[in-house]
Amino acid sequence: MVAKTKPVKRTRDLEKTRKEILSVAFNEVFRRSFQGVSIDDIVKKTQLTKGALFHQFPTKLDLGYALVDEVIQPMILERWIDPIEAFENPVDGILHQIEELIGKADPRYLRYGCPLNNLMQEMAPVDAGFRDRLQSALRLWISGVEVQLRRGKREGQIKKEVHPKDAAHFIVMAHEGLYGILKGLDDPSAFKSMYRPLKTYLRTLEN
Amino acid sequence: MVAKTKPVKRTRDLEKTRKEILSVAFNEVFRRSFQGVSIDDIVKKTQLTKGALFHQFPTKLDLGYALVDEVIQPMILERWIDPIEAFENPVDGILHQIEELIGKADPRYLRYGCPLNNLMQEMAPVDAGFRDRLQSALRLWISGVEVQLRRGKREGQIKKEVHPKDAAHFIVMAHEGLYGILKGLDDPSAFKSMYRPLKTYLRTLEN
DNA sequence: TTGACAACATACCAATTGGTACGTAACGTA
DNA sequence: TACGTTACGTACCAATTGGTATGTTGTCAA
Repeated sequence: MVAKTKPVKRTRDLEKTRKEILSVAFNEVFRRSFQGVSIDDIVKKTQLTKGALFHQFPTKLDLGYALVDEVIQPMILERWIDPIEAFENPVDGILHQIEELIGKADPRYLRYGCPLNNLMQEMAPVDAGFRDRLQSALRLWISGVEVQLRRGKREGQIKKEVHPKDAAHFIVMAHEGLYGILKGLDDPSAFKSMYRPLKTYLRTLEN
Repeated sequence: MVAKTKPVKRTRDLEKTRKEILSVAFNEVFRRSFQGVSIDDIVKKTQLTKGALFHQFPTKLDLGYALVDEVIQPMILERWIDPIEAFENPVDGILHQIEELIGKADPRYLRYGCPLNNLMQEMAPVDAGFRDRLQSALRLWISGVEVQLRRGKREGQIKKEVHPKDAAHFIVMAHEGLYGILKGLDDPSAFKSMYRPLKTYLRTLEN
């Protein structure tokens, strides 16, 4: 017998329950992919029931969309864009964040890859709603990096010849590539192998 | 009424049938992911029935494993490793293949990403059998590039200071990153944005 | 205090899932 | 040409899927 601790929910807070569902759904989808997770799986890991979930999200797809808009997109800003502003030299910021968030990350966590990349590779060709939302999240990331590089140019940290748009695309590409290879490889030394050439490249952008 | 052209199969050729199933399964999985495709979906697109499929592949997972071993792995060799040998300078070969197979590829095809990367991002954390096979396919790719870079060093095309293992990791990472971003972005100019910096980096490896 | 509405819980459902049991017939061998 | 093997076809199945219809009860305005 499994301990059934379901009817404990007494308080009724729409936003709080929404966040609880999104939190559980994010973790499950992060670990087992969107199509690999069922609504029942998510409900089981919650203190709620199916009724609560479908009250907030009319369909499973709507839940997936909310995952992109309300969890993943803010996470990109918080982890990869905003922290860079604190660095005088954006390249320093980018390298620092990669070291902190990927290099020093728990391998058990890294095995699940990048939340954005996971959903993008799985759902972009399958569903247009996902495609649009994942696309704008990705564009947000790229343009955020581009803005930081422009600032670096303006303030003299980055070379005049650098093409911010190209470099931003390449940098985000490297992030997703890093996550992807580390996910598939299960090799602790792989990060350094990829980080060294990436660092070399990024340093060529500096004055 | 849908035209039912099922009982046309008269010849009995185990290997031929296997290849037909693998071919259909590869295309379906490539377009809609492994978990997004059902056995019935695959059977429908075949001239065969469920009995034939389960005669060859005891489970759906076995079919997926065969996809990695018998379709994707040979494809990596054929597209990304073997062609490079024809070039005196491996960097020329790598750039040429990227231009041909990604730069000049039909956007409608690119939207489905990289077959290896797709399965890796989706199935590596979910199933150990997938993880092992995808890992060896990825290692094959990386070590194949590494071998070519070593040859380039030996024959004087590549700088002495280049670390072949690091560079090989970085190059394959860039491939998967390229595929991944192009899949999510749906922007024709994105390839050039990423290709230019990648080319710049690769040229720094040359003498 | 009360009533009404919204935030949940419960009990269901048709369709789809991977898989199986068993039948049939094409093929090599004797 | 008879025969056994096995490559396939057919008909089914229990479990799971996303989703719904209908309760029940917390919460807040009046």
